[in-house]
Amino acid sequence: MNKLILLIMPKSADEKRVKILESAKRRFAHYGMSKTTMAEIAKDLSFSKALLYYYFPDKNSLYCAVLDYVITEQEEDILEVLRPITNTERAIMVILEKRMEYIKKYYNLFEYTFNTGKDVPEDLGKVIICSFEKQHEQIISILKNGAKSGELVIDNYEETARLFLFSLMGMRLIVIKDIKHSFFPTKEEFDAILEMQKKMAKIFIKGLGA
Amino acid sequence: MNKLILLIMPKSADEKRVKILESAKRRFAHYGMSKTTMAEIAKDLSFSKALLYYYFPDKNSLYCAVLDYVITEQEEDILEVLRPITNTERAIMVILEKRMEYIKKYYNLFEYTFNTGKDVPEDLGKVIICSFEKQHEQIISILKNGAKSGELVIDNYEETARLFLFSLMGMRLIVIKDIKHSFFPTKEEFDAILEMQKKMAKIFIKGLGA
DNA sequence: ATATTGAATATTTAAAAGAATTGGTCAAAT
DNA sequence: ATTTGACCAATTCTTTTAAATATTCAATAT
Repeated sequence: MNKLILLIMPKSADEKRVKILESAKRRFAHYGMSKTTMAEIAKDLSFSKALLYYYFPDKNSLYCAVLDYVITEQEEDILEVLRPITNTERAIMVILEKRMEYIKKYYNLFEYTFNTGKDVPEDLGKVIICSFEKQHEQIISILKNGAKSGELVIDNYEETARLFLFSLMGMRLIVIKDIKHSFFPTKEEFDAILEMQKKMAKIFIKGLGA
Repeated sequence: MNKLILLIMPKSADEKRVKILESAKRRFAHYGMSKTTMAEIAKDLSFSKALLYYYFPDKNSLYCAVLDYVITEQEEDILEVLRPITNTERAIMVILEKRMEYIKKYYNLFEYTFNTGKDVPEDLGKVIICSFEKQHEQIISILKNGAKSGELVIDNYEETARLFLFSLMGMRLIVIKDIKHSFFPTKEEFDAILEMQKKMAKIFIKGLGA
């Protein structure tokens, strides 16, 4: 009997952990990091505040966990959509679309990551960098495929992918910066960014062409 | 005698205006907009504060005038260096170098322009947009030359130039954002940005190639 | 031992009040 | 028309206080 409990408890515990994660995700995505309190998250689940601290050492860790959770979801989603695609340009387009989809969906969640004026907490920085690395690897992989199939000619994959990512990210930054007046960019504004990114990507890819 | 004075005075007045402009430029370039006071500028010249307001309606106008002054200087400088250059890529490289040179030199002057979280005052916005337009026109002109000489193939000059500018500016933003901890980016950091911009520009140009 | 809580404490943020600095005006003088 | 010193108004900077929120912990239940 005791053994049975021992085997089951961890799973139940994990379930609670996930519940917290999901609940926090909803609140963070809707209200952002700073406008979400631990008390609210606890209340949503009828847990005590203290229980949150049993599963996560502090608010920032919880936020990081949520961020990581969403990023992973996104990565898997992209991987899935990417599977049947062979053409390089098409692959890039699909990635851009998916990413924009997630940014739209979780804007307030990511927003804290973007704006953080002060120096980012150690572990948040790690999550961000890790995410960037994954994107980087993905672009590298696509570039290599493109080279293998003879579509592209590239001397330095690592650097080229980084340049590509930077100019796309920068483009997003610069447009977002322009529309800072409203809290939340409109659909049209998101679409405008996406369109620019796509066009820019096309020229870039052609520039790498054989 | 009176007539003589009447003819000379305006020039002297203008000279004072320029003196104020130069003095303000030095202060703004060194300490930035917010850390420069009208009193200081006046003191530098042994003028009274009120005199500044005789020549410029308010501080913001003075700042705009200085900004415009420097931007014009830069434009002329670039035009000068550009004259003997015919090759498209070379032209772009020279522009990038010159611009970075000015950003380095007048970093604190421009900084206010970049960071302005709140909505920019009407006339400052005008100066910024005007500057962007000029850069835009310049890139368009270079692209057209490139097309004429057969180096490039472009369907939409206006849009292509805008994409190009955005991705360069964004690249600068994104790197500057990363090094926000220190007040002033180091020479190495400036150089890093410039290098990225150059490489990015090269790929972009090749992507427009015939 | 693990999971959970209510209540207590420690930090952060927000608001208010007051002082100091700085931007901007004006009547008078040159 | 140009220039100034003295004055006022607006803004920023400090200090204080109060409120909100994060975080801890001893005690309890499982």
